Amino acid sequence: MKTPADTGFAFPEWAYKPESSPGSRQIQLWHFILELLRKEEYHDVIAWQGDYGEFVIKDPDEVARLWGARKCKPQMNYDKLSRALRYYYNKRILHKTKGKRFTYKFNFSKLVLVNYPFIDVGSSRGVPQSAPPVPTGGTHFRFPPSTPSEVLSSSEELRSPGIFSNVARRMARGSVSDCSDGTSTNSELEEAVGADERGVGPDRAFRGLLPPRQPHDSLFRFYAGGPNPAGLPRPAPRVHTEPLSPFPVSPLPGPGGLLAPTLSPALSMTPTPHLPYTPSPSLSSPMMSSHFSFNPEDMKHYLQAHTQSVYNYHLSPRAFLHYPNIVIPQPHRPTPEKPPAHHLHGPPLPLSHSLSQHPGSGEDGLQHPSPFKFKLQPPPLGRKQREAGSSLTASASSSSSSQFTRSAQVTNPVLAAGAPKIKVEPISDIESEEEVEVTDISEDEEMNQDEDGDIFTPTDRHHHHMINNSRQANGNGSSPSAAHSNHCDDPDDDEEVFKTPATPPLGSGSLAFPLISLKTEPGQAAPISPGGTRCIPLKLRFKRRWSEDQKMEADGERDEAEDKKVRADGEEEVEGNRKEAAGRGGEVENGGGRGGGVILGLMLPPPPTQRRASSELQRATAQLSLENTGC
DNA sequence: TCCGGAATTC
DNA sequence: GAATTCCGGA
Repeated sequence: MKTPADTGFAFPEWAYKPESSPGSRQIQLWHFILELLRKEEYHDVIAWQGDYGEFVIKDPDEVARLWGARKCKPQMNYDKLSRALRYYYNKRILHKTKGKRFTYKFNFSKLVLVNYPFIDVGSSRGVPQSAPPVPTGGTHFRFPPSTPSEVLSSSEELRSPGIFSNVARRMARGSVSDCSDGTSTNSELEEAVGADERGVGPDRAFRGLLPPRQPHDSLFRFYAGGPNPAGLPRPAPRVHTEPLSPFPVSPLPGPGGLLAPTLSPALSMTPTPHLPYTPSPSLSSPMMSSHFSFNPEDMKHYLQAHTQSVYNYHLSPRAFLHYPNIVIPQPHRPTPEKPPAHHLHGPPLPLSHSLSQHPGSGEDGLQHPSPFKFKLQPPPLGRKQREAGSSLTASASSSSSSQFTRSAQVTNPVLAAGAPKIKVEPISDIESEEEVEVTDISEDEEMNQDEDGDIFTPTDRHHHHMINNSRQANGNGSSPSAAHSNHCDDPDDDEEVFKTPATPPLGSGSLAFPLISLKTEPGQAAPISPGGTRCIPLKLRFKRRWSEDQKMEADGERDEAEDKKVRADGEEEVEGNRKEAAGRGGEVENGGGRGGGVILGLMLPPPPTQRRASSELQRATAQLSLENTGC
């Protein structure tokens, strides 16, 4: 079974395209549909219905007419419109609710509404009357960064609340204004939307656009574990994760409840190598905090710690390299695959991550033609491709693996030789299989099989699943095309899922592991730093990290104390989780269906330690929330 | 009704 | 790239 987080939120490319934002001249159909769904005046035409994310087109002709009007396609009809909708199947944006005519369902689990930063998913405010019943849990989505690239264009922004909030505001506004100034002719809808949104303000613009997920008003925030270099409380960037995940994400409902972003290890959250190297949580331990040196021992410990943390959290090693001081409240999702972890120093989000790639100076469009680093997993193989036969799959797999190997070689020949069973690949669709009325389960499974068969040894597979936790059986991430998206500076980077070796080698071998984890593409020696410097030498990264730690320590002894406390709690937990994970790693694979054991797992209350840590995080978050109230 | 291939348009 | 258009098939 896969949970959105586990499988990694595949942040579809389309979800980040500002030009596709509602109201924009290039509005996409799904945006349009969401707009309609949001407007009460259209509830007779289209409305939420049934399951979460499911909607029914009550008046196909009218919807088509509206769509045609919006696109200046007077000839538009439902047949054509539905064709467009069908294309979304492969993109995993939508799927058909079988048996219910004119009924479709959004794959919100993967729908990262970057273009709908204002959607307040969890809020009861602005909830469409027709909003379908929603599963418990979920997240309260509130005014997250508009786009990955804008939210945090660099690690600097991560530390600048003012900048961040301004950016967010600006983006929010822009998104909305686009709507009104859209060139779209005669858009009655647009008019309505524009007026509406202008009136309420950006942070409310799309609230209620989507069905509510849960009653509580928790915010997605990252708990900044320490003061920033400037001595300012590190702002908790508002990040959105999977606003509409059908999965209960947190057992801590209620205002003030800290909703941990449902980070997916497998997710695109893994920071790209473009950021400065930063140590994993464990590296912040006393041992490393102030006496780090480049001597072999320290290096070893450093890397070991990092590696360990990676394994503990099932996160991509890269995920911890860049935001050592950000403590990400973990969602309390006692899922078998992915034990909740606390005191994680992980990347805020794919967003920030992506941002980091656009350092103020490094506007190099070369590296990222698109400001958006996150891309949706490749669509499931089409019929054609499937028919193409195993040859295709095989080649794809081999391609993928070979690519990985080359990558490994680049970073660390030793590891490459050691054949770490780490596979870097595009994230798979983590769409909640639970929503699966999806039409392509079988094919997904097929793909998964192919992938595993070709790339992983049984042991690897085990871990693969355990770690990625269900890149869902539906792992379309293994599609051939996906396999090719691993580029050091490629936006697709974020799709990668890290597969870790069966056993975390803590010996000398582990030293290399983190390095390998740094995604590097053949031909590209190293990651790119925020400053646009490619592939900073590990040593340099350590050094930077070191300097940063020093600075931060000086700035915030107090915060650190708090942080440590949380960390301590988290560590206990991690240990427990590890055992737990070890015990269940195998059951992940077949848990794809709704109501699977995994789902049950999701419902389980968090362990006591989790709650402790959570309360800590909650306090911290609450404080941060207050500080950022003005944003 | 729904699906999805293919060609075409923007 | 994202539809739009057309169309045969289920």
